[in-house]
Amino acid sequence: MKKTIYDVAKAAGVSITTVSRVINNTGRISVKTRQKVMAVMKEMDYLPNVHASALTGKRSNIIGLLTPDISNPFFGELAKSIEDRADELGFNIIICSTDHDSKKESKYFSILKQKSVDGIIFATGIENHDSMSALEDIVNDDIPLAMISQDKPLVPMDIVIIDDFLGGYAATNHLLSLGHRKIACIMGDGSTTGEKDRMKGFRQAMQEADVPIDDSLFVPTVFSLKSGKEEAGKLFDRSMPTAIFAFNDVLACAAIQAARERGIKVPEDLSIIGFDNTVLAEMVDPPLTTMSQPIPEMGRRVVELLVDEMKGKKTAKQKIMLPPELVIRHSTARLKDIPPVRLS
Amino acid sequence: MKKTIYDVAKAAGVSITTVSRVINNTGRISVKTRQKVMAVMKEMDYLPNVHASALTGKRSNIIGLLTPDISNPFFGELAKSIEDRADELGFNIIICSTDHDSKKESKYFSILKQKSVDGIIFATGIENHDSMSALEDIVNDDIPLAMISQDKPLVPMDIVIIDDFLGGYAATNHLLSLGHRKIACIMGDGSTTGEKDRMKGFRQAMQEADVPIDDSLFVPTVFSLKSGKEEAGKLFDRSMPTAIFAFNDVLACAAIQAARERGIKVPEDLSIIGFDNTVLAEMVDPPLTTMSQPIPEMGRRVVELLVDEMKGKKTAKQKIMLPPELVIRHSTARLKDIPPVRLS
DNA sequence: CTGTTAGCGCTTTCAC
DNA sequence: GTGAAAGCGCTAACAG
Repeated sequence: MKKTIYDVAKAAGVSITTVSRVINNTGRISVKTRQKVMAVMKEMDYLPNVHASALTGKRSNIIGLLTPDISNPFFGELAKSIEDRADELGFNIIICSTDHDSKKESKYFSILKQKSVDGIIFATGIENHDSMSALEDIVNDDIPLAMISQDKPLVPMDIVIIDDFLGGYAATNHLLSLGHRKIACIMGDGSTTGEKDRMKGFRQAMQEADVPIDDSLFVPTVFSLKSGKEEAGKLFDRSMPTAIFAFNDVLACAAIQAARERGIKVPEDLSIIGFDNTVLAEMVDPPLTTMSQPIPEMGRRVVELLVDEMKGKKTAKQKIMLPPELVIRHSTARLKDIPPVRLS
Repeated sequence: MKKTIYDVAKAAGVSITTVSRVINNTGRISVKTRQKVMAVMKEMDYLPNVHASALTGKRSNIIGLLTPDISNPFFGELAKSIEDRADELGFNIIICSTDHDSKKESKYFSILKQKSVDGIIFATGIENHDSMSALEDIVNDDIPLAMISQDKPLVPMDIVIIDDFLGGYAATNHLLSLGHRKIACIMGDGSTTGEKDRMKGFRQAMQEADVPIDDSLFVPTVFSLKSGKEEAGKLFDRSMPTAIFAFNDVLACAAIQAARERGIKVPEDLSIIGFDNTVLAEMVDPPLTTMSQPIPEMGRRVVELLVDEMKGKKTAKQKIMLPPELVIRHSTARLKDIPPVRLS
C-alpha cells in the first residue's frame, strides 16, 4: 500500500536514480523528465521514507528538545515558539520532559542519538556529572547542539540567553526606586547560571544603592507553586520584608498567595516582582510586575542557530544575549511611609 | 565513529544475527552467548539504529501528538502526562502544534506518516474536509490512532474523553443551587462535540430547575484571554448576569478580569465557574471554582489505548469516558438576596 | 543454538 | 542526461 520510489519510477517510466535526483535536486535532468516525475509524485501522493533516507546519511529533519517541564507555562510557551519556527524550516520536534531528573536527561540523550536527530536543543540544566559526560558524547558525535536560557561558560556552544544580570539588576532597581530596602529573593536552588546572574544583578543594584544585604532574605526553594508558597510563608513569619524579588512568575504567584493567607496586602503592604512574563502574570490578581523574557524571539533564534549549524553555515559558535524588559503592572508600589505616630 | 551491529558482532565473536537476536529477545540463544553479547554492547555503548530497524518493519517508537497549542496550560499539562506515560512505555513524542489551522493539520498528517510514527494521538478537532480526508487516509494506512478530549461519533476510534454532558450539567447545577437564575455561558465557537455536550448539560439542568433559557446569554468567542475578556465585557454592558459558566479556565479568568475592570466583584456580585482545573485555577484571585478534568489520567489512558492497539492486543475500539469533578473554590457564591428596603 | 543471505527504501558512485 | 549496482544498519526467513 505504501508508495516507494520504485512505484514512482515505474509510473514515470524512468529509473529510481532519476526520481531520487529530482527529489533532491541533484545532477542534471532534462526539464521534461523532471516535470514528468514531479507530476507523478504529486499524483501518487508520494513522500520519501524518512528512515530510508536517514539511513543513507541524509537528515531526519527531527530536532530533539530537552525541557524540564512543558506544563510550566514558561517552557510551554518556549516549546511552542520553537515548534513554530522549526516547522517553518521543515523540522519536527521530539519533546523530552526531563523533570530535572539527571537520569532521564542522560537517558534521553542516548535515545535522541539513537533516533539520529539532526540536532538537540537544551532548555534544561546539565549540572550533574552523568548528563555532563553524555553532553560531551554528543559534542564528540558532532551532533549540533544549542542551549536556550542556560549558559555554559566552559564549553563553546550555540546559546540563546537573556541578560540575567541585567534582569536581576533592573528588577531590584525598580523595587529600590519605589523606596524598598528590605528586599527578599525567592529563587530555585541557585545552581543555574541564570539564577546566579540574577543574584549578581541584585547584589550590584543593592550595593550601588548602599543598602546592606541581609543573607537571611535569600529564600531557596523549588520552582513550584507549592514549595514557593511554603517557603514564602516561613519567610513572612520569620522576618517580613517590604518587597520580594521572585525569580519566576510561578514563585511570585506563590508569594502572593502566601501573603493573602496572612492578610498581607499586595502591593500595599508588600511589593512583589516576578520574572518571565508568562500568561500567569496577566492572569493573577494583582497583575504581576515582572521582568519579561522575549520568549517567542528566543525560541526562534535557537532554532535558527541550530539549523545554521546543521547546514554548516556557521563557523564559530555564537552566544546571543537578549535583553529582558521591565513590565510594570500592579504588584509593586511605593513603600508606604510608616507614620511615626498613629493619629488613630 | 558510529557503532553498528557488525562492530558488536565482531567484538563478541558471533554473527550479526546472533546480536540481533539478543537485542530483540527472539529465537533461542545460549545463556553464555547472550551474556557475552550483552556485555560487549554495554561496553561499546551500542544502541541499534532506529532508522535501520524501522526500515525493516519494526517500530520507530515514535508517537505523533497533534495539539492545537501547547502554550495553553490545558494542552501543556495534557502533553506532559502523555509524554510521561509514553516514556515509561518506551516511546517518544513528536509534538505538532496545529493552531487550529486545518492546513497545518493535514500537513502534519502526511509528515507523521512519512516519518512512519507508530501511532498518532489527536488532541485537536478535525472538523473540516481536508483533515477529515487525511484522517481517513491514516485509518486506511492502518496507522493506530487515538483521540483525546474530542469525540468523533461517526467513526469507530479509540477515544478518551470526559463526560462533557455531565460536566455542563454539574457546573450549571452548582450555580443553580446557589440561587442563580440568570446564568451566561462563555464558550468557544461551539463546534466541537465537547462544547456541544456541555451546552446540552447546561440546558438539561436549567430545564430541570424550570429556569427559562435566554439565548442572548450564550456568548461565543475564541478560547483566548483577549477575546474572552472583550466578549465578557460586551455581555456585562449589555445584560448583566449573576453567574457565568465559562467553558474553560482561561475564559473564566477573562471574565474575572472584565468584571474587575468594571468594578464588579467576584463572587459577591458575580459568580464564575470555569472548566479544566488547570494551574490557572489556583493561581487567580479569587481561586476558581471549576469542573476538573483528570488530565494526568486522561493522558495516561490514551497512550495505553494507543499502545495496546499498536501491539494488536485489542480487538475492538474503545471509548473511555472519565467523569469530571466539581472543585469548589472561591469564585462562586450564594446569590445575594436583594434587600427590599435599604435600612442604610 | 548459530550463521548466510536477501531485502527494507533510498542515495550515490560509476558507467553509458 | 540517465541507469545499474553497491551499500546504509538492521531483521527475518532459511539453512545448518
